[in-house]
Amino acid sequence: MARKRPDEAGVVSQVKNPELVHTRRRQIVDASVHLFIEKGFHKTPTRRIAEAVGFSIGSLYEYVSSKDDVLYLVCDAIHDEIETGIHRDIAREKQGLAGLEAAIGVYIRVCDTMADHLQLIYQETASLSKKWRRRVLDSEVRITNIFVERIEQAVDEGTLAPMEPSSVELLAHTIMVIGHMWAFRRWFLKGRYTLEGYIAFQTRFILAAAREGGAPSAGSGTGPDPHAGNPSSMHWRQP
Amino acid sequence: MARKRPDEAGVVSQVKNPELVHTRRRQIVDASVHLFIEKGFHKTPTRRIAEAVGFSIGSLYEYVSSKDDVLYLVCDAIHDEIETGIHRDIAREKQGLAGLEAAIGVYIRVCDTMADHLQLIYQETASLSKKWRRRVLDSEVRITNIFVERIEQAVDEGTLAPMEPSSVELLAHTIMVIGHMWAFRRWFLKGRYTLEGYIAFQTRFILAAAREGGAPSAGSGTGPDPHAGNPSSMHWRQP
DNA sequence: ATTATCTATAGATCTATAGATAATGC
DNA sequence: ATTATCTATAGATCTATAGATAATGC
Repeated sequence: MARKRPDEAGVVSQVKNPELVHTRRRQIVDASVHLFIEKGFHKTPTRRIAEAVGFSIGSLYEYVSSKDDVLYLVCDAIHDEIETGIHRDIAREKQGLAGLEAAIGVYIRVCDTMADHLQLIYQETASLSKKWRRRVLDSEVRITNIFVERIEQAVDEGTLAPMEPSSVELLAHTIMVIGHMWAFRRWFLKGRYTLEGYIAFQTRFILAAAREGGAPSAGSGTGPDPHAGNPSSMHWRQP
Repeated sequence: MARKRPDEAGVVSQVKNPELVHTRRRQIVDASVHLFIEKGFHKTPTRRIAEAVGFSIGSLYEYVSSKDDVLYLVCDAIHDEIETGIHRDIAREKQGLAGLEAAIGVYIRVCDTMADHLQLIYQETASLSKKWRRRVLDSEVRITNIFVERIEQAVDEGTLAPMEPSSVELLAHTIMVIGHMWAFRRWFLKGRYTLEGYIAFQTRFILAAAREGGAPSAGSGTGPDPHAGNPSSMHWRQP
């Protein structure tokens, strides 16, 4: 089920040798990741990418057919690295609620290691073409499902009260975002909290919520939005 | 304390009449917000901004001194709108824990209304020059402090157990992010959850956590990071 | 012969400004 | 005279490709 390497399927190359294509693309990704983190995708010329890799602009376009392809390869490699990182450290952990707790800690530590990369994904996913964006978001869901499974396991085991499937999913997504938060809100958190302090706080936070999670279904709202005091008076309207 | 209008201080104009400057800048912001949401900052030419406003590129540069200024004005106006929206709807709400609960609901509804704008801020804050980015993040903290105050109020009133100041701050930031999540994770949430369902779930989530929030200080970690199973083996290192 | 790589450049941008013009008020 | 606005463009990009060259294997 878990992929062995980043998913290059669909990225077109002029070069025949698949091993070479894979090697070169990894070089392209390694160079680009740093350039994109430092300058951003749009402010990184394709020439600089080629230069950083150590070959010509012409060669770059033998391995991808557009700059957009490069961004996709980068995002996909990041997700692959995150997924691999979680699975590696999570493998022999405990079951049930303790397993969920351990998984959250492992995950947030991976987010810490990959903080720059996560921030890049938050910034540049919107720059991807529709096709690639879909794939990147699919990876995101795949990673989220690690937590869906852990939560279900804890419920099955009886260490967590039964929950609506929709609540399980929403809880899993919230865990994902709390991990990302450590990355994209570093500008505030860094210096004020340690990684371990953050993990301790948020783990308690999430588990307290999970324990209480049984009652209201997240899927059904409480009727149509009243939107009583709609605050959009100034310049903007909703589509 | 609350500002009456977006904070243009520091944005240089060649035009003398301050009222005119303010009017034109509002026009620039209104036009740019839509263009940036649709195409992104980097893919929106300054010419298109001028065109959308209805005057020439030359005139645009009488009211700002760079494209970066335009992005700052846009981000600042969005934050101002969010802050105003919260304050407007929150004013006469209840006190203490019920007040916090109500505030969360109001806030997430504002995030729903401003979803496109929040997503824009997440994407483009990194494109800002250091000076403007600092200001935008200051606005973010100012909004977060609305929740800091609400939490402190609930503690003072005794409806919430005492908490470390650092935990109060971290809880407030987490509330902020959970609101933003409704915007930047729409690609998953929309269609699966209603706004009211989301608010109900996350409010319970947050209050459950807050009630349990007393014990561990978020400020002090449990010693230096062991970083036992560091998952960064592949291509990337930490700075 | 085939595959990979490089050089040179087409073609299309884009930001920002200089200098000219129109409008306003003394 | 002063202020606001416009036209025209300098100057500097940037992506992607065509066609030439070098390297490899039959």
